[in-house]
Amino acid sequence: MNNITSEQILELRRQVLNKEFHKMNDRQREAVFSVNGPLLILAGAGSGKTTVLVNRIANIIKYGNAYGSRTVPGALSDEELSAVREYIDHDTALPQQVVDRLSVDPCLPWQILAITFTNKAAGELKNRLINMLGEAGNDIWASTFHSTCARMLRRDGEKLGYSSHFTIYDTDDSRRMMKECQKALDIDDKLLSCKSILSAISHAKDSMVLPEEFMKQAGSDNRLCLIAKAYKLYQTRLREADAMDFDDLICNAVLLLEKNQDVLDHYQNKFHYVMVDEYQDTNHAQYMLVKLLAQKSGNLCVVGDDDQSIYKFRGATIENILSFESTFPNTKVIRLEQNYRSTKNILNAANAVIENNAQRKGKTLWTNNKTGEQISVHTAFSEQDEADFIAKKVLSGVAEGRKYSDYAILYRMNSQSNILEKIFVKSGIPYRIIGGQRFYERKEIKDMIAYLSVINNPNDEIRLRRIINQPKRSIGDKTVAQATEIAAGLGESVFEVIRHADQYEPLKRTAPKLLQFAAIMQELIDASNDENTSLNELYHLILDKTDYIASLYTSENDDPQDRIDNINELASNLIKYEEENGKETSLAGFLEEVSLITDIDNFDEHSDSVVMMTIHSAKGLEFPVVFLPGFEDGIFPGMQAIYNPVEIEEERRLAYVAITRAKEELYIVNAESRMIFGSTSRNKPSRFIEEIPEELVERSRSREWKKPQPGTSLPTSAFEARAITMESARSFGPSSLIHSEPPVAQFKAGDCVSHKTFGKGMVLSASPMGNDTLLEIAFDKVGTKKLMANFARLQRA
DNA sequence: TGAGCATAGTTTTTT
DNA sequence: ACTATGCTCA
Repeated sequence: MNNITSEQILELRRQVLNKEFHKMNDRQREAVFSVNGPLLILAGAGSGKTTVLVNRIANIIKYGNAYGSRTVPGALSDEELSAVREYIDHDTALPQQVVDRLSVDPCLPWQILAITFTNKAAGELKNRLINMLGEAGNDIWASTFHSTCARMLRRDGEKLGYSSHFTIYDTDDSRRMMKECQKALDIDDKLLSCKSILSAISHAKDSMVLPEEFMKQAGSDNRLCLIAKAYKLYQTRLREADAMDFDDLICNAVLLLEKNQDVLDHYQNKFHYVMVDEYQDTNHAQYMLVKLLAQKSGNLCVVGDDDQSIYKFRGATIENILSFESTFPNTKVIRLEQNYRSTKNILNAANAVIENNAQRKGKTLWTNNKTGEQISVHTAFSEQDEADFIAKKVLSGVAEGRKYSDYAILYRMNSQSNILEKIFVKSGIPYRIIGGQRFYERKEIKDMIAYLSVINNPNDEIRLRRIINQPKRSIGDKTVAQATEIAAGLGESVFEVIRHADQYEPLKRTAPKLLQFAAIMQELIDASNDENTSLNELYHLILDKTDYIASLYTSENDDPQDRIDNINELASNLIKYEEENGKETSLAGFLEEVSLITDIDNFDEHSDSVVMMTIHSAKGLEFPVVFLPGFEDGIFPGMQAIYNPVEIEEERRLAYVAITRAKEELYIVNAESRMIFGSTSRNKPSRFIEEIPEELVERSRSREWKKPQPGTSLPTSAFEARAITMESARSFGPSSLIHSEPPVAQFKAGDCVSHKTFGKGMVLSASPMGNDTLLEIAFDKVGTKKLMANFARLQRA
């Protein structure tokens, strides 16, 4: 034995920990070592918050709260001591046994809960944890709010009256359900739309207001009373259908914990540490959930950036993060202000813009990165010209060695993608659009999911209705309404009624059709219960029995091939799911995964194409070059925000998010006039542009207004491939990647050419543009023209 | 029951 | 401009 003091051992331990996490900056390391008690990490854009989260979890699992602890580890043997010194001085591996020695109150992987908002973020977290901790990383609960809650509710939902295989309704299902309720309550959709009712309900659920409470709060307000009634009926119907909507997942999970001490105990004892990412986006219900789970251990760490709160319209309350310190006494606050992503210019611009907001914690990002280019503010004369400008910048950038995937175009609203898409197709620039029409929102996909859902849960009335006449089976609304009524009268499920349709007088006429449908469904249900039928086989059985694909040919006048492709795509998703989950597969499991999935999850960053998406979807992503089109008052900030200071702040945060996505170059573009909602309007440049200090900006504008001329603009005629290309870019998965062939440079500067109408001339410059080459040619007779090589039919001269 | 026409409303949407 | 929705009529 050696004779080092316990003080020295504590010091050694600190050195080991500093060494282990040496890659991080001081602030980050402080966050990693602040293990116990409430912790608020204010993490600016690009400040490495995921890294901090991952390392903090790793630290907790390996060393517990060793860094700050005064607990003296037992004496170290000489051997262990030298291992420690070797590690500190020479970076040799530290044996597990020594790690264990140095740790204080470490915890097991499954005692840690890390909650994110997106599947993508959860997946990334999980991946990085597994990279760092090996298989142990797998046991950490790292998942989204919704799937965490779903998991809890599958386990104990019975206590609230749900079965373990309840269905999760998406917005479309909810809407159908609400329409039903409106009908039953005789609420005219024109006076009170299902949309507004649902949004009121959603807000109620976000703030944990149950139907009874809502009714009370409504008082004598007529409108609110109607909504309260609809809310109540809607919940009853959901319960009957054994279904929950997205908000219910959170809300019910909270109720479950509040009402069942044993369940609460279970989770409070299980989770020693709770961490929440993107805390600025949480709503009240989510706050409740987190609070309940972390109450006992007190070890709650939230990470967020109040400046990036852009989901108020969905119920996120920025107050959660602003008041965290007062809600959780003795909170430690750590600011991560060093940015590793952007150039100084970009960061300074972002800082300058966000400074105009009053409601914020206050934080100034800085960076050691280089100053970089000035920010380009370009004024185009139309939205056409704006798209042209962007396409040209991309092409010239690619000609100089950038990849297409270095570029992102972020806009305020999805409709802005249309012109960009057209121009990009014309110029042969490969691109992908994220968002807009989503894969799982396509009609045919929703139909197939509905079939699977009904097989999984025949009580799922909304989805049963969706497919009962899809493909057409001559079962109309009237019949369905009858059956529903009978079912309600008998207290049975609609499916039961349909199955015995011949026994009910009102259904006599359509009974054969109903029975036939029920028989098909029964057959499919039997097949799904059969161990030997794989999900993929079941899926094909559905297509087979329902003749769904054939029905596409007859019922649709547009090309059904797209839809068939989508159906096949879903089949491959099923197969993928089966492969990934081995023997753990179940129909319910697949449906759960599907119901919680979104498009952004499928954003494949390895494909070489320009990516376009809304600023909202871009949160959390980064790109070397970012274009921000439509920076105009009325678009960004939007019309409705202009006279509302609170809304303006939200829009400004959105602008902040947009600017901070850029790593190296940032182009802000506005157009003097643009077509919007069918009419042309002239918008002032966005006020956010004026908020960027002039010295950071380099302004440019397109030449004076002229009708775009062939030769100066990109070719206007459509290529054959256009429709196909546009469609496949919109679709889904890696199969939709477009690779354009490298441009063939037929002509180079200095070549002498002759043109049919312009006569002889000399090529001044040749710049590749997608599939084509833009040539600048000095003609002897007509002066200098710009022409596309493929277009101009030039002859060598 | 389904086709065809008129009408309204179009911000964002991690789940 | 565009499209999703609802309503009417055959």
